[in-house]
Amino acid sequence: MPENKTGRRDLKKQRTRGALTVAALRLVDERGLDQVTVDEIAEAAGVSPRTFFNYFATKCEALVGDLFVDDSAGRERFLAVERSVPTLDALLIALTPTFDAIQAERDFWLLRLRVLGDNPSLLTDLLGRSAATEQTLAAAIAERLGIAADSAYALHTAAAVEAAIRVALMRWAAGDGTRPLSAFLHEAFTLLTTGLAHPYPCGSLAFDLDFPVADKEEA
Amino acid sequence: MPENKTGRRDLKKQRTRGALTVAALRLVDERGLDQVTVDEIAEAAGVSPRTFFNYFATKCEALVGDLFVDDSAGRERFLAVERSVPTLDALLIALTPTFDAIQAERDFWLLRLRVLGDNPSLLTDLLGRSAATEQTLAAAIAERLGIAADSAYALHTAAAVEAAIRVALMRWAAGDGTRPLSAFLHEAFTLLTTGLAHPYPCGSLAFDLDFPVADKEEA
DNA sequence: TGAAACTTTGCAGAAACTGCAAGCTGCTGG
DNA sequence: CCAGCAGCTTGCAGTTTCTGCAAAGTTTCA
Repeated sequence: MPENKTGRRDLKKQRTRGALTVAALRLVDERGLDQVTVDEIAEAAGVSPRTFFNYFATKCEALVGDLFVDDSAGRERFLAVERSVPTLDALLIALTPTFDAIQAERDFWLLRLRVLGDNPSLLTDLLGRSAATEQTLAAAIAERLGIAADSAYALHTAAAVEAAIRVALMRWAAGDGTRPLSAFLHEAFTLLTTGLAHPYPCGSLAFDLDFPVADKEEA
Repeated sequence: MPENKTGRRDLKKQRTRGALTVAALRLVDERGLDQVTVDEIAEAAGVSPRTFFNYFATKCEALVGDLFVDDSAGRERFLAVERSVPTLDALLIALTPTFDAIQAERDFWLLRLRVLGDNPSLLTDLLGRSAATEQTLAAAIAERLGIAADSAYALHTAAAVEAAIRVALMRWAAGDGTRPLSAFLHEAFTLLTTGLAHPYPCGSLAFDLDFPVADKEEA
């Protein structure tokens, strides 16, 4: 993403990477994860098998992709949100453009998420990548609050947010597409904000009732 | 764990599995993940390489282990807790014996968690296994509340709890060992219960002050 | 145009993993 | 007690993943 190099060389690289990802997703979607070899993916993308490994360390990496790893723009936005805004609200605000981008490429992401859902062993990789994101996230949260990166609050918030986003994405992908991703995300963040202690399974009430938000935030 | 088969045959299997796990952990702890081959692990455990794969599908599986997967006893305890107790409290109560067992085998778990910490690529597998647990957990939560297993509350709570436990474990392992696992877990659950909206960055109140491990309770 | 920098590719090889068939060992019924 | 069954272990052959290296091709820039 941070690549603005518009030279012919880098453009070609981006194309190749994209071709590999799409080829991998399509083949695995059709046949299942272990009915597809790297050789076939490479052939479908029009490069040599060896080249595949110049782009991705493993077969799974091409399927799972970067997700949010290295969303440095998101990090900047997060740190730019006014300090008085609570952490979770700030995160939701900062990540909205990222999620909008996902919503915009809905078909691609639904394919990707369907493949992930159909091949549980890929969840392994998805979550593994999340672990990397989690570190970054914890560091950002800590930096914004001026607390230690390994403090309980930073670590737990990062992990919880990561998990919440993942669940929201999967629910979005499992739905019929009429409900936008942002709705799932808002629901997820609301649950985290108000605490998971009280389920309101009947969808009724209370989420916003008492919570003393302190600031009619927006930004 | 649920194996009560005390026959000589099953005993031998448990020994073999344990020997493979310990051998794998020790070797990887010494040399690093990719400086250890399955052949070496098998040899250290005194079995043939082929046998290794009768117990574990992958090298990583031997290292990461079951964690909480198939903690069916925990599930029973959880469902047995009186309905009036909030979900998170019930979970904490139900899982306490599980965590006590971990605390009791502290050295083994610290080795395992250290290995996980030292080899980030293993986090991938750890989290992947968590995904399986998460399904089970969501189902149990839903069952207890009489709501759908794919409801937002069940899915998000399961994911958040899973993440919280993982972070608590890692923090416990990173510590100097004076603070018990239960303290980290109580802290984690408190964060989830009260909502992550309000950080107490200055360490001011509530959390660390007393937190005298109120784990007098029994399940 | 020509050299530097980078990318692609083939090749050789280590290691991970699987299916199969044979051998060994604990278990069970007569 | 001991056949015979069942389940575990093992060797072997084979596929696939993934890596290092060096040659060959392509883009960039002076």
